[in-house]
Amino acid sequence: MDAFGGMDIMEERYSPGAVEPKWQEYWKKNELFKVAEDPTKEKYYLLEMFPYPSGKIHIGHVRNYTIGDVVVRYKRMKGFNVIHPMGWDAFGMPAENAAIDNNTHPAAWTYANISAMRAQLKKMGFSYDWDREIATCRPEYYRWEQWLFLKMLEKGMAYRKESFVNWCEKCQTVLANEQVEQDKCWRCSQVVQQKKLWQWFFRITDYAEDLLVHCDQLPGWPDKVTVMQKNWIGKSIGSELKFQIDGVGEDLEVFTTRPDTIFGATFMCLAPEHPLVETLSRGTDQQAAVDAFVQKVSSQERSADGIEKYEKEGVFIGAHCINPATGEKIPIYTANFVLMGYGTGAIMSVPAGDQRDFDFARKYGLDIRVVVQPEGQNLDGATMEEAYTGSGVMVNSGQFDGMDSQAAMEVMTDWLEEKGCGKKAISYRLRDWGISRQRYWGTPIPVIHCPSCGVVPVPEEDLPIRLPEEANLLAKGGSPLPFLDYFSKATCPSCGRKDAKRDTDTMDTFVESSWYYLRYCSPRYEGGMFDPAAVQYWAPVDQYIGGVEHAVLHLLYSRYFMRVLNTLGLIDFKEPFTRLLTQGMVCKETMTCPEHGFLFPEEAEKQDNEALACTRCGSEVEVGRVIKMSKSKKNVVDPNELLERYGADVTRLFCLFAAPPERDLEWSEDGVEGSNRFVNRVWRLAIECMDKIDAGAIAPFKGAASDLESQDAKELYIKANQTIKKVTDDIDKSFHFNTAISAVMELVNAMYVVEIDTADREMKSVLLFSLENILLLLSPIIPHFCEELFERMGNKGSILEHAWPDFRTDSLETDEVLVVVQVNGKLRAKFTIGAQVEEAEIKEIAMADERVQKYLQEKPVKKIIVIRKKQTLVNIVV
RNA sequence: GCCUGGGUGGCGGAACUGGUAGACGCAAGGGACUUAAAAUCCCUCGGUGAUUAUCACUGUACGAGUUCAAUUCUCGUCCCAGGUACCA
Repeated sequence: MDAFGGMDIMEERYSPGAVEPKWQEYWKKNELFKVAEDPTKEKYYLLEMFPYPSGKIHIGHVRNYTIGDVVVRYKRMKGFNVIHPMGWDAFGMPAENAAIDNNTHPAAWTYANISAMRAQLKKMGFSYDWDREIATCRPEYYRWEQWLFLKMLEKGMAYRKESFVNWCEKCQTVLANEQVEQDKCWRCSQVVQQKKLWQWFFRITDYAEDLLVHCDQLPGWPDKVTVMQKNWIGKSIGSELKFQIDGVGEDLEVFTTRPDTIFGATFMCLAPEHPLVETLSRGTDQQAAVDAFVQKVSSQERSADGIEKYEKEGVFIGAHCINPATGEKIPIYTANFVLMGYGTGAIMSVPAGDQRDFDFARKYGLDIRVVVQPEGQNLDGATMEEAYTGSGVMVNSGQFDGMDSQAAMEVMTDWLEEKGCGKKAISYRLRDWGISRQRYWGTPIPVIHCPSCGVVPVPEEDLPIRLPEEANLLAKGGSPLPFLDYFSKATCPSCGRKDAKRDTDTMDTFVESSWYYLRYCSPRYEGGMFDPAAVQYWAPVDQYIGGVEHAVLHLLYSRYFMRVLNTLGLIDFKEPFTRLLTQGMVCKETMTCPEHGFLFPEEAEKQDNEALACTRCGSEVEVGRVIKMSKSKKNVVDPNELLERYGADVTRLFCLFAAPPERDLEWSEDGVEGSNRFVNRVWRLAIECMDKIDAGAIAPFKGAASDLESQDAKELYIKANQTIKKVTDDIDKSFHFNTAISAVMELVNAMYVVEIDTADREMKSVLLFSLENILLLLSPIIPHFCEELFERMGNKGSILEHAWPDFRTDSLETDEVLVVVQVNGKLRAKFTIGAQVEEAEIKEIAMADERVQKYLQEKPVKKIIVIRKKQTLVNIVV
């Protein structure tokens, strides 16, 4: 209320501060988002990737969850029983980093963040069933993950092997790849070493073929994601070949996709971790060189990304093997570009046919022998400049000379098999999933190590193995678990020995996110991971929405987990997510000060000359590239500020309007202002309509366009029907909310042209129809706003319980169509004509057009093409 | 490096299976209303040129090609982003 008469002034603008809490309260009080299994209704499970509780909701979350909320509200109005849960991916490294940096505890930090973020999400008006909320760091959740681990262990789906971790000697701790910066520890700059540890793995490779095959049976997924997954699995068909080691009664096994090039194999390469590297070099004069090389490589990153950073190098290990095709003795090397985890950890090197081998051979002066000659060329190993990897004619290959290399592949594989030194083989790039983390803030692995019995699973009735939440992290980031006697000391469940030791590693946090969506179906269930009846009804997820950065790992692990549960007989499906939408990132320009580096938006002040200056030192601020929003670059927008200034609906509207969901979104302050303007434009339109149209006497028009007498009313009515169709298609088929909103804007613009004061009864009735539908169509996008106006129009209850509008197919088109005329593909004339006019007549009118005539002149007409689709086009070719 | 996307006005984007390039919005400029400002409403708005109410040429990262017709399809090049197995 204010001095100018209160209500009237207030009515001129949408007031989110009053309206939004009112409807959030209404939804809560009437339990509109609470759902239960209902066999009489078709279910719809919509899920957005749950957030890591980093502290505050960021704009990326707002965007992700707004997209989901629109679809949920739309599907509800379409009559589905929609489940829409939310929870927290609450274990993970940032909690440990924050604990060290801010001298707090990971648990305290995490729980505080969860409360803060939950409050923010509630203010956004999202339609979550909060009764289903879960946090993965709660023992009620992770106990079932431990239970599953035991089942997998029992079935041989989980196993232990030695593998490498990044180790910082100074901090005495394991580092994530992200914590290694240029081979050095991010905290202390010590050079990172590779350390071998016994770790747990899940046998995802057992399902490699099944995961691969089903990539083609996910029509609801973007192709780019299934293609990335296929490439990640990386099936290759080739041969496993045995090379006899010279002077030793043992074979060296290699995997190759090019058995046809075996005559060109002039040396061998082993991964530095390959057991034969040490065995074979022992006692030779190469031993010292090999040891030094292996030591050197141990400080190099062994990730695929890392491996590319180093120059390809290697060292002769002092042993030879026999090429079974040529019978020649060839040297064995160990090289840093050979991965132990792929194939057999050893390769036969054919420098003429592989670029890496070629570079290596040139560097160490090894033989390059051409065995596949490209058509019409004559390559020479001594002079060629790069490897030839294509197919061609076989040369230098004994009895196979002159054959086509493609054909030789088959024949030579058989020949090698007959000789007993090879067989056909399939290899996958996919490796087993290492889940052991030498970290504190994660799910404890439920096994006990006994000096007598070895690895002993924790008995089921002892679950959960609780993470001691009161424990403090070590100063340099290490896990305290191995040093907590009360946690790590255990009695062997098998033999009763008192000096057994609990496993003090925790699980990769991707394990939690691989099955959380099943837990949502029965979040408080105590009899297992989930209530089978609930999962039977709700699962699988019908629509999953999240960032494209998860395209491979999270989504592949989830698909794997469903296969595990399926094999264990716990569920009857294999694919967790029927449809997938991968949204783009939210970006913003960065600002840098020469003195202070990256600046927050509020640290740059606009000066008189329009330039920006640093508020601290006055230096000129440089506006940099538009990149993904991140705290470290300080190019962030705080959703809280937006909520305060514009409210939830305007924030939601802008997120949807600025770009289609799958594209990156560039944040613009002015754009938000524009969304605010649109919302108020609709508000004024609605208030004016209600004010000037007697709703008691005039009802919204429901007939066919042809029943309307005035041309203006007819056109507006058709526009309204087209809008309903467009918005429905955009939401339902493509999730292109930006164009849906544009369509509504067009309708609103068309309504603004109408003079309501002088409008007749017919027009008023069409205006009411249009207005009512605008509110229904926008209600999933700006729900509080639409609820309020819908109520003011005299409707009872929530707009959510109203059905989604239908359009009339008989009222989508006017009876005039536009014809565009081209001469040689260039636009020369346009005219409108009755929709029923025959093609021959259209041609005639087009040819007769003055402007067309100008271009035709005396030239002979070769062809006239008439296209009658949405618009009519005539192209005259001369 | 490898895998996957993307590149359209001053800006975000639109153009559905090849058929009017620039819908809708932002910014900018002009006008109306107002004592004034804000708000609101209306108009103009890719570039170049001219005989400027009109018209021509040109234009979707760059270079070729297919086609009556290419932002859309094919090949090559450049730039940007995401993933690359311990960030989630």
